[in-house]
Amino acid sequence: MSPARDQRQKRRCHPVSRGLPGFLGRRRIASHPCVRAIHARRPPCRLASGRCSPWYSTARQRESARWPVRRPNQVVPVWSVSRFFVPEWAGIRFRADHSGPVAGGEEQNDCIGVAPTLPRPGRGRYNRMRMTESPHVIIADLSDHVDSTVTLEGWLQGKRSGGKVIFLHLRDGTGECQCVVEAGAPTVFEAAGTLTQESSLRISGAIRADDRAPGGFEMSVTALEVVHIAEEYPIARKAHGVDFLMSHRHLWLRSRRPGQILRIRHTMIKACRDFFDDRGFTLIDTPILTPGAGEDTQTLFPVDYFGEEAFLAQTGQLYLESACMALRKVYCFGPTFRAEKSKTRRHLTEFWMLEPEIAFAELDDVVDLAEDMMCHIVARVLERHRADLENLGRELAPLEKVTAPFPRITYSDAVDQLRSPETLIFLEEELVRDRARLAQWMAELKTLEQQLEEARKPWQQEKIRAQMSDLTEVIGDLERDVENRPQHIQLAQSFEWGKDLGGSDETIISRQYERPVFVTDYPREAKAFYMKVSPHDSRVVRNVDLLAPEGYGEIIGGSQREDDADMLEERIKAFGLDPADYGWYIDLRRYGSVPHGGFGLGIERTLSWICGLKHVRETIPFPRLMGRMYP
RNA sequence: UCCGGCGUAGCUCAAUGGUAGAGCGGGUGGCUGUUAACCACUAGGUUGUAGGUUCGAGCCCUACCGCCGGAGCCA
Repeated sequence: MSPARDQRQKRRCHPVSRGLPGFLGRRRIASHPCVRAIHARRPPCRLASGRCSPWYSTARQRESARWPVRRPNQVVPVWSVSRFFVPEWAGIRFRADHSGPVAGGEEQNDCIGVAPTLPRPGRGRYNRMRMTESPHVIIADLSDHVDSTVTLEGWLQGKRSGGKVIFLHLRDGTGECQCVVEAGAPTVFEAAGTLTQESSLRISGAIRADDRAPGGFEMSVTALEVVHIAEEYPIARKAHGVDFLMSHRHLWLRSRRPGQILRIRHTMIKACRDFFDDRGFTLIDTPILTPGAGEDTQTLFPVDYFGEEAFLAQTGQLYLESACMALRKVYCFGPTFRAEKSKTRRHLTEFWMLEPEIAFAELDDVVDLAEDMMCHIVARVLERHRADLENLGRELAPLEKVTAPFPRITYSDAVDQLRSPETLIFLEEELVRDRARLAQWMAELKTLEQQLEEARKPWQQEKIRAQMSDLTEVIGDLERDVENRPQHIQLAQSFEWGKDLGGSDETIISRQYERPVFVTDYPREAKAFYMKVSPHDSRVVRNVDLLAPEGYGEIIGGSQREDDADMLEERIKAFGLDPADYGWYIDLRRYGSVPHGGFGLGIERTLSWICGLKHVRETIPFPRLMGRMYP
């Protein structure tokens, strides 16, 4: 490309930033309905009725608009606006006779080339947002742009080439799109050939529906701008070990699976917050740095606080109780820190917890709240992420059963159940079923072995080996499980009232129900000092745990709190703590004490269950585990 | 803290105590419809570290380091 032509293009692309009259009219640009509609392209807008282009939806939402902005490639009647008031990156071109703008790029190919270096960082928004003449769209909205020419921005996920054709697999954070470059356009073809995995680019061309393309749409590329050529990318398009991937978590996030999980995480958290916001709760941010309260400091992370010892918060609950006496219904949502030396698939040292707390409430109210909330978030995730869940290999049927009412049993019921002959029969039958399943999987493994022998191509063998190693792992898990089962059954049958429920006991109980199950009224010794001693049975406290189905264990822990000052003080002493450390907390029971309670929901464990994951570390962008702080 | 498993090429994994290999990824060349494309060629190694046994150790023994899983504890 000649320097002179390059200059001409710059001029065409940046009319505003170069100080032309449009720049002076910036405010007018911003308020112009036409431009507001254009701005609306980020973030993408979707109407509840389905996918729609931001261009289109904005116009529809403003029915009385005097400035209807329709789809690209349509002539838009705009009269009293000067050509300089609309930035050209918006994709709106003006007719030479100033009769009005023409949306969309009719002359697509005259402004695009291969940028030899990174784009110069610009000062204004018009400089930063470039600048090709076709409208910039996101892949998620492609179905609205079939047969029109658009520009996509993204990263190269993969590349395949025939001699005279290159397939670029583009990812833009909203979806994936195959882009076809043909040798007919030599500059673009050559540039496409240099692209490495994860190189960033802007790419323009016509969108076509094509059954051969993954996702159903593909782009016939007419222009390509290389933003950055990536160095050799460590995460190849093949199976990797989890440890390797975790060490490259900062890059792994770009892959499909982490992306899906993190989007579900977002939906779930938003659903939680919407749930409480819609019910009149106030968000209270509780402190993360907390004084050493004489509590068991073994599971707390110490911090040097100007020479004094402080700790990272394990819960916001005590502070939340204070706020709940002020605002009645409150919740907090934030990170909590536990220095437990647990290296299991259910543990993180830093995880996120959602804790509501309500005044004038007894245990039943807390349980009702938890039940409503769980139904709400599971329904929301199912509504928005069916495809994602299926891609993750999650069976949907168990999630669809998550509807109120959940079974509610007391700890004593649970103990009886664990020891009952019915449970023994149930467990033994289950053991038989699992053994059968094991045999079935072994047979599958045999089949795969045969396929491996028959497979000629090395990569097919590789694929089959990967499947086999997956299956071997699953079989190993089940084998261990089946092996331990008799011991678990033994443990359950000889369970003594008074102990806390162990992991295997929880699993046994939750397996007997299709829905999450509430277990209430645990022995007081097994639970925290702040839980209210039951008025009906002084051996137990008014607490509740929610056990997720399918063996995922406890995802909610909550209680009605002790509201009597003397009783609370007594309990603090009984736990070997110093009431002086809890002065302000006991105060809450001195000034208008009311029955109140709440619970804590572990975001990662819940998400792990909803997504059907084996390990919680996949549910958080950058997991903190015992022995892992990087990246 | 305790118990078990694993450390081999950038990645995933092979290799009876006897010449360290394959696939993917990288590089070069070929191919106009690929779906983790394919075909050919090519570069790539102090087998986690330190000792020991042996004519000979990736393989056996000891210690250490790292990772994974489980128990306890927890959401």
